[in-house]
Amino acid sequence: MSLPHALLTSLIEKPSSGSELSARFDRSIGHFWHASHQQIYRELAKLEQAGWVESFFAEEGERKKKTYQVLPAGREELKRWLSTEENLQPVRSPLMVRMRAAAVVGNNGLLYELERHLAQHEEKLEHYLALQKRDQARFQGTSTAKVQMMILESGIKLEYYWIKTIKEALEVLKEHPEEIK
Amino acid sequence: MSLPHALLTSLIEKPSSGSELSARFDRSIGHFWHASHQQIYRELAKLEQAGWVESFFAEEGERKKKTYQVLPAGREELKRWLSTEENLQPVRSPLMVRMRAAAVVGNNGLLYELERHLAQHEEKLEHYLALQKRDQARFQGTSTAKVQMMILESGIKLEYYWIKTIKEALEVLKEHPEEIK
DNA sequence: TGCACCATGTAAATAGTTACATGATTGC
DNA sequence: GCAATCATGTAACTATTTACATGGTGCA
Repeated sequence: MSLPHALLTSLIEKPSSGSELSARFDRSIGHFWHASHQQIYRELAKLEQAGWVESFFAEEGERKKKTYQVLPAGREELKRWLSTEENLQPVRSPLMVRMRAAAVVGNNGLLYELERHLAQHEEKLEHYLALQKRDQARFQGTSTAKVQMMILESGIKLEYYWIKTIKEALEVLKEHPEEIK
Repeated sequence: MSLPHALLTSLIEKPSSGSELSARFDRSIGHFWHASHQQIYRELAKLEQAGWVESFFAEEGERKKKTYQVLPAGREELKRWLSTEENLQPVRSPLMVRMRAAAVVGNNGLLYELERHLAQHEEKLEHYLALQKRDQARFQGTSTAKVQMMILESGIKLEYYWIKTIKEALEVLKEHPEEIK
């Protein structure tokens, strides 16, 4: 499970409250490990319990926000975790499962669903490309920045993969019967 | 959730017992939706309860096997499901999370873990390529076979993606400090 | 003053993993 | 006749999703 360590990473980058983390997750590390705000609040409480982070209420002026920051023990835990083994994440691709089903019973409206996913991946790609452009402009030349940009590029290539795959699937499935038997 | 429909698909392809399904899953549809044997047995019981499959005990000679086959209602359910909407599967990539962590605290042994994953993806690729070769030899020319081969090819390309991504990550991370701060 | 939205949660349901159990069969 | 393995599960735990709750703040 990567959530606690994804949160530690994000909090090292910048101490934050639950809601800030939740928002920030959606546009950074959450591209590789999604989490809902409910999960984040629960997990933050656990991290604090474990002594890996501490929290304080941010001063007046803004709404009251419970801000978390990583303690040395949390940083050590993150380092420890980096060298642990974890096998490949089992693949979970509902679209592929649907295509396999379509192979034996016919399309039955799957083309529309594929188009919808294609649009979602295209949107995601646009979003990533915009991030990349922004980051290149700000680029500091540090090793950390280089690694971060490499990760973003991997995300971009994954979207290209999906877009190409879905387009090819559409071509093949358009020739496939709407209904079998 | 795709598991019940993945099972229906697999059972339409060939009526099977739980253990056969479990074994077959590992070398076909399970490439896109993994399930343990425990999950499969539980889900088969639910499918039967729903009236989508029926079971009978296979005749003497072999070990006694509870064989399941899909009923017309199950086939209809599969068709119905194909036209339902389901949004993108949230991404879950522990390796990317680890790389992001490495960006801020240093490699700390991550290189070894990357090499290990690289080897696993290479093995998977070999396996898929062997399947592809076998299927091409048997190719029947049916529309169903075409769709199935297209799906396998998508799986192959995804492995190429990971192999390339991990190799690039290794290059960048080798230049990155082992430990930060 | 009341309505929308923000920040922080709790609760219940579902899905998936890990550990264990039981009887039957096959091979030595 | 005993060990290893197969086939079918059960149970407990963990992770994730979905639905709901509560108090505060800003603003029309």
